[in-house]
Amino acid sequence: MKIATWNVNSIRTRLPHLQAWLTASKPDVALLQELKCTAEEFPIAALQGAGYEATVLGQKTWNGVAILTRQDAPKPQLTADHLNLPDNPLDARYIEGQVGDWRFASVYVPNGQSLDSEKFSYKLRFLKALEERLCTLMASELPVVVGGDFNIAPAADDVYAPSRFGDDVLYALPVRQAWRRLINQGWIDGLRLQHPHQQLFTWWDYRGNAWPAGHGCRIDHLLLSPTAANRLRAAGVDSDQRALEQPSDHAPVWVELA
DNA sequence: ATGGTAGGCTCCCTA
Repeated sequence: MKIATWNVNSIRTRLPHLQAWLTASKPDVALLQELKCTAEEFPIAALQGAGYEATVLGQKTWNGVAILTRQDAPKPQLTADHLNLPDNPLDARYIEGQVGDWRFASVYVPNGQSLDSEKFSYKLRFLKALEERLCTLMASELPVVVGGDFNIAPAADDVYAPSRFGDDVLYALPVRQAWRRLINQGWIDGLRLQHPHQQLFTWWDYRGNAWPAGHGCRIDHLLLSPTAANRLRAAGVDSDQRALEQPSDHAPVWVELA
């Protein structure tokens, strides 16, 4: 079973790449972020043509998350479409569904903009609400995969120049501490477990020639519950997606589970 | 230290 996560940065703009990637990569489950469209605008027919069904949480202009599953598999039963955040429940940033014994979630954590901004405190509040939801999922003892754009580079190996990232919203101490609180619940970082020493990036800024310069960060993750992690056989990043014309600034990340 | 590009949408915001 292959599970992937990909921040597509507009599913309508990225549709040709997404279709080709689904056909070539054949994930059983694809967790998508930054759809930037409503559920009505979601290009469902094109994805059905590629052999997939979609469970969509859309929003005009911003955010938007989805769970793609193969047409020959049952569609997920929706188990959550938001986190318990009293102040900003309208952002389409979290969707979760059950397929058989398995639970899958697609999450798009706020970027945070800058450390002194209101958006950064929102990011920390969102991560707190995510921590609470993941605690419930961990206690369920189900096999769970939580994938998404966490907007967190967990460690120095996960940014191209750690000395420049001390007060970056992707790497600042409170953000790495929030990551640590998730991991300490017992979640396994699938890509890092499979590649303990290799520097692997999943996002390269559109600005500043970041892709050709190799200036990336690892901010997209697949968190595995213990029973899911026991089945981990392979993991990787489809970084060739970032080299295409009109790419997303993120590359797909995947795990293969026995 | 600053600004760079992309996407969606509207004279600008988010990333």
